[in-house]
Amino acid sequence: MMTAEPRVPRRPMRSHARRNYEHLLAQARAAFAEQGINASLEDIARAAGVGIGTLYRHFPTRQALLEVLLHDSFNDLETQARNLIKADPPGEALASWLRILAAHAATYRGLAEALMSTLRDERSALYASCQALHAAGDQLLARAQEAGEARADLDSWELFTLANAMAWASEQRPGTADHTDRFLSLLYEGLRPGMSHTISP
Amino acid sequence: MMTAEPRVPRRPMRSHARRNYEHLLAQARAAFAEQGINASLEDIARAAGVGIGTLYRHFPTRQALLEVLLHDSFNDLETQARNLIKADPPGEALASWLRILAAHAATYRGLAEALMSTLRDERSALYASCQALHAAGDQLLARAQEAGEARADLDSWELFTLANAMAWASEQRPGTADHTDRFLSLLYEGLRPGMSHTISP
DNA sequence: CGCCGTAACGGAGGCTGCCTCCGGCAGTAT
DNA sequence: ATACTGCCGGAGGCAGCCTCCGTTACGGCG
Repeated sequence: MMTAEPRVPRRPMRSHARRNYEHLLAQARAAFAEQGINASLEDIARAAGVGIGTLYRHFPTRQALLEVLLHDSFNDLETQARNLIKADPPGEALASWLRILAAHAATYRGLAEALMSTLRDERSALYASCQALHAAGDQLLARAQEAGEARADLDSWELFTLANAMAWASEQRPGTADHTDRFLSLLYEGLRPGMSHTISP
Repeated sequence: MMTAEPRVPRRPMRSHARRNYEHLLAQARAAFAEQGINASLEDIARAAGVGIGTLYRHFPTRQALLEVLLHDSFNDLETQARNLIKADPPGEALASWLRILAAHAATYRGLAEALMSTLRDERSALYASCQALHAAGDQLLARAQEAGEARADLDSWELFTLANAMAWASEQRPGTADHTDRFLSLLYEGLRPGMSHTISP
């Protein structure tokens, strides 16, 4: 969650403020899950029983709100990336990373798009986190390439973009099961037959 | 039932109306090309020197406008699909179709998304055209699969979605060259090395 | 050539959503 | 008590979508 409070909270957020903050987060999470990342902020404020001004004070931009919502996931992702860098074989590690990345981007409808656009604006609230993911992919890719387990051309921007594109693709048929993994394996193995791990009997 | 219309029911559009219609189309094309498919309709009307009401009379929805703008391309696509169905080898024909489809979806920013959402709403102005593309892909895919030149699992919805996803991906880095073909070949050949046409020296 | 029916026009206005700004209230300290 | 200040809420300005309806003027007809 958030950082631990100081031993003697100079100015602990007043309890009421704290409660509003939590309510807002909860309602935002619900709304984003239901309607995607562009859900109305006024609706969220209303659902949290709070004025729109309060929402904007706590979260000056939609991205700031998103950043807090995803904070934990981002931490997880970083941890997993660190572990994968030591994992073998490198090609598998890369594949796992793609899967993890895409699954994350598929958390909310519209998130893949937001993450991509974040990479274009370094002043964005999410920029740092996004950049970190991108960088992690860079290392995993390089290692897989050295091991001859990933195409030698292929750069990390392409990789990141494709992972998000697969998340985007799986948003395109709502109501059914999550297709992200399926799309990823199509991407990873290519569209032609028999070129993959597949063992024909 | 009011006025019994003459033998010729559609009178030609009055000349001024015709001109407004053309102006609107031209400005819409320009705006969509520049700012993507969600450009402000009021701006387009203004640029065409016409009231917003006029725009809405000619094109009751944004999609109707889009449909007219894309009408010619859709015809081209159909023609090309028909030709490809007789082309050999079937795998190449399928690959060409993917390329054509994705290039089309990359015409305007946001178009890929719009085409996908169109497939979900059969009352949409673009539904028929979209469905036709989808169906054409179906045939090409089946033929390639029979020839053993495309994965046997893989359905035409996936194919259509992936083509659009590649167009989406190539929208994500504006200002640079068009990456659609690059992404398509990554998709087609897979991310691992040496499984493709690639000939190592 | 002038009249009139009606196709075509245009923009005001209602709605939704974004975001800012500021007057007011309520804990806290003196 | 009183003053301080963090916190609140929503009014209001802006932009975009779309509808509705009073007005304009085209062009066929007498």
